[in-house]
Amino acid sequence: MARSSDETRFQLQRDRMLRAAAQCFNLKGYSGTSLKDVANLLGLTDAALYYYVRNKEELVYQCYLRAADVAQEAMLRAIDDGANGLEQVRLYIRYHIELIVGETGPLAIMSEIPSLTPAHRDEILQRSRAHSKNFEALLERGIADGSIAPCDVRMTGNAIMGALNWIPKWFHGDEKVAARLLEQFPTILSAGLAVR
Amino acid sequence: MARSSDETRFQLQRDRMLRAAAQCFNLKGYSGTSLKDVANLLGLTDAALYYYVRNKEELVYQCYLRAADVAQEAMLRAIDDGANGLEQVRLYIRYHIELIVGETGPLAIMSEIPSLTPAHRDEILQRSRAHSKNFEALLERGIADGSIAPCDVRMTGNAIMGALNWIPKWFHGDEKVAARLLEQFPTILSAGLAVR
DNA sequence: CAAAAATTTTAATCTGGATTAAAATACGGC
DNA sequence: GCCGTATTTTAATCCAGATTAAAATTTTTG
Repeated sequence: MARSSDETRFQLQRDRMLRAAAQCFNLKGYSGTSLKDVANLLGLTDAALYYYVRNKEELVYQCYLRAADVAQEAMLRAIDDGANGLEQVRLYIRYHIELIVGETGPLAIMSEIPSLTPAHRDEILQRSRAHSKNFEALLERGIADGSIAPCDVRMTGNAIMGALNWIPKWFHGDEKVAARLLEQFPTILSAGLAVR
Repeated sequence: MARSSDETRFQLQRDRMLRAAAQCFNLKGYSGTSLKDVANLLGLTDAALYYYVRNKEELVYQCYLRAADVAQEAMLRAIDDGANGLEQVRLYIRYHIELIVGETGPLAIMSEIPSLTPAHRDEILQRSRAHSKNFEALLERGIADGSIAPCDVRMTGNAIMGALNWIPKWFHGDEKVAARLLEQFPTILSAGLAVR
């Protein structure tokens, strides 16, 4: 067993699988996509996927986990790079979209959490809520530092995150659209936040 | 056969069914919800649903059709009631949310169009696109009449509609939240549009 | 190159859930 | 209360797709 190089190979394939799965799930939903759909996208047989994952439920779970990791990374970078709340919000939106439309994508949108195992569901829900809280914290920071006008951070967060979460529903890899998305969305979604 | 009264009864039950189905679909997705899930919510047996619909696919189709009708109604009322583009946009958002959280709701979010029959898919896609175009037209009207600052109407439309479409994912009938949603969202989503 | 480990396929099984037909019940009109 | 229609249930059938075990193939290592 070749230590690090084998692990890399395994992990690479596994990652390809998760991206393929995310693409299918975003298109036809969890139960709507068969393992065969995912396998075909990889040029494999459905049974082969079981080498990488215990069962279908775990496949979604891993997809959601991956999406959560990536979103969190965007959040951390935004907090690092932004000078004030408003900038951090805008950067988070940008980084998040970059990850969706870029190499890491497609990311699974967490739209069928109820289908998960109780344990997995709890974990994903917790991370999801934590992420929302973090985003709301950015808004509050902005209000505190004067870069964002006072607002209902909960609802504002829901609105912005909703617009972001919906992207995979209509974006399907077109480069032109990706560029436009990246250029427009951060501005559009943060335009209403700034103090007048 | 009692003419109009029986038809009413039938249609009432049918409508209850569509709302129950929409609720299930929004929660667990199309393939993720069994007909039994929907039937249980109505206190019926799964087989009973076949009295109202030919098969499961038609159930989704009807749900989507209903959602399209309702959204269109919101659009028409907004166009009637708004004095300029910006007002019409704001009113559309408000009316749309009123319908989602009110008596007519829950409405199915059209997130699994690929699962439909080709014929049904085409019809729903066409209506969906038409609706998007109508919304973009509101934005253009606003830009023309000076109430909305120039912007990429396509992307702006995607952002706003995304935020709206995502609502059923996190709103689950809480009255308090409904009120807050109704009060905040129209403002939040149109805050960035007005000319400075 | 040969052996061992890693990866994938083949070929079954198993199951949930869609679908259907026939039977049972509810319900309005008379 | 009785009849005919509307609605629902019961009791099968049927199938796609998940899952598994064993065999085949590919890759890695020495």
